[in-house]
Amino acid sequence: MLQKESGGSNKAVSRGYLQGQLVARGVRMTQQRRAILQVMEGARGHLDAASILRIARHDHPDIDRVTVYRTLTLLKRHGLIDELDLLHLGGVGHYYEQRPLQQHLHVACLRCGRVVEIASPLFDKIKGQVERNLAFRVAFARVEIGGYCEKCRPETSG
Amino acid sequence: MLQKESGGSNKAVSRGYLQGQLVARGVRMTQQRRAILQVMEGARGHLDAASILRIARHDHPDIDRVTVYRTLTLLKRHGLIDELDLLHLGGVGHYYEQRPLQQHLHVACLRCGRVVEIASPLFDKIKGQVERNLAFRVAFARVEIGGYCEKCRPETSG
DNA sequence: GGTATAGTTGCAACATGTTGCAAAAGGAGA
DNA sequence: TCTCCTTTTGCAACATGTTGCAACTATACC
Repeated sequence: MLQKESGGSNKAVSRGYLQGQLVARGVRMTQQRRAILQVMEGARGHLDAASILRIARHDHPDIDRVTVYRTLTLLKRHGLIDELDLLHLGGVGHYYEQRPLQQHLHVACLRCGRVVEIASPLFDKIKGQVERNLAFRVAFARVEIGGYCEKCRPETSG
Repeated sequence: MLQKESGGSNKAVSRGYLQGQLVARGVRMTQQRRAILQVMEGARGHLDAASILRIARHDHPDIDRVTVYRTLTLLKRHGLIDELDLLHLGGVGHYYEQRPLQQHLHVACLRCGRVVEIASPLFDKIKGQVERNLAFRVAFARVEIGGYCEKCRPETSG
């Protein structure tokens, strides 16, 4: 279906997945949104709102914090991105990532702060269990695990 | 003044689980902390920081927001409470609950806001899988699921 | 291309959470 | 009970996220 990177080279602006999705759903496209979506598309890893703002301003210097937050809310509402806390390792902020095809869970080291993503069939199993047991329609799920990676494991065994 | 859950009736101050845990670990006990811990002990359901502050002020009117946040951080660090976002249904705030014996996951309805807790053996399975696959020592895990409960399920089937 | 209009933006103000620092209070020992 | 030392508190300032509102702009229609 929709490709993440468009192969076409005849257009100055390659629309990108997120922009395409929003337009297809009748969402109005503005300069500011284009700049923000571009950032989300090009990102690898997890971005916080301040970083998104900073990068988006390369394209559109007058853009405001508020617009970033509102665009992120829009994308969340359409299920196109996921919002993470990453267990608040870095303070109060949140992080955002384009929703992947394969849902994954986030494992964060409490000491070094590294975040690893892994997919697990148990993820879907939990969702299924909730749907059955609670007669609940699951829209999305978030699994975040905190602990210590191999390098950072505390020496104290007790 | 200080009994909230009167276990026995001959003592004015029943220490409560959280306070006992902290004292046992050599943490200094202050008037402010006592007031906050009392609130956490007596709470059913999930409290946000503002509510904790408001209730704690009944006992100790001069207590500050900052002290509430710092005490919550202390309790988190000792693994005595868990911090939840509940998917930010109610805005930016966080929610806190005493860490239960049986870990559970939180299922929140995106329309009516009701939060249901359920325990699942899959919860522990996921933790085990992470420990094995990533050589990771899991300290805690958080599973939050958003969707629609039976009553709030959207009519639109598409 | 021009116009109407509904959705979007930026600003200001607010709400929630964090940090630095001087003053105050808890707890140990005498 | 008094003193000393360390931890904790409250304040102020800052960082992050949300909301109300007037001005602006993307799109539909002509």
